[in-house]
Amino acid sequence: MSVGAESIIAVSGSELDSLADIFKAIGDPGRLKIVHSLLARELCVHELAQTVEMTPSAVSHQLRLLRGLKLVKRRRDGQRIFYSLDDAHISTLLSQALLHVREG
Amino acid sequence: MSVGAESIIAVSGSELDSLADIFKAIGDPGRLKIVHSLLARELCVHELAQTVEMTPSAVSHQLRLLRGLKLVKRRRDGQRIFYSLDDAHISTLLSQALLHVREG
DNA sequence: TGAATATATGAACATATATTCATATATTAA
DNA sequence: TTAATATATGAATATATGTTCATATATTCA
Repeated sequence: MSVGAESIIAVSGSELDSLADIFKAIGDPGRLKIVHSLLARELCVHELAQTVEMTPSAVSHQLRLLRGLKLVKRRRDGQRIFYSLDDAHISTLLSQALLHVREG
Repeated sequence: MSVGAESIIAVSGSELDSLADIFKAIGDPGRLKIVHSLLARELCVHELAQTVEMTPSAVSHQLRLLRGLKLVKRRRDGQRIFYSLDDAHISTLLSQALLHVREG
């Protein structure tokens, strides 16, 4: 699904604030690593902690924030809780930003 | 120009850090308002300050940061300095995030 | 039940950061 | 040159925030 550039012009103040919340969320290196790790497949907290080299506690704190913004969702499987992306647009977001980094 | 979702999987650590810098930049409400204001047309510092309801000094500080990330560029016209977006991908970034906000 | 594992959470702390204020620089006009 | 306008910048401050640590909750297995 694509959006014309003109539609971004008409954005309410509260929508802008919501957008800022999302960008701020993936603007933290740790949280961005978490989100990036979940692009490939769902991961439990323990796996995420190892992958992004953070303590399980720190990961859990950040997952809570990401979940509050509905960027990730979770499902329990026994003792473990698996997290996955809850947003079809995130990979596009990352891809577009990557273009800026690589072309700039 | 579009990018397949798979290409975002292979991203180096330093690229992820650069991505985080970009998202953090537009993750601040004030800076996001600035960027959003520049979607329509170029604006001088004075106009931007009025538009986003910040002091010229605060706007100048944030423009400096945005310019460092090559998200905006500037040109002098007499006493005034006009700022404009220096990134073709930003409107796409904002549009995709807006989809999340509106669909979620 | 009790132990072990996995995850969550509140408080505290250390760091990062956005704004303000004072001041500096640059351009234009008188 | 002098005054006025526009923008930039450094220092200081107040606030926000990511991590750590201790602890709590939940599930599984012996």
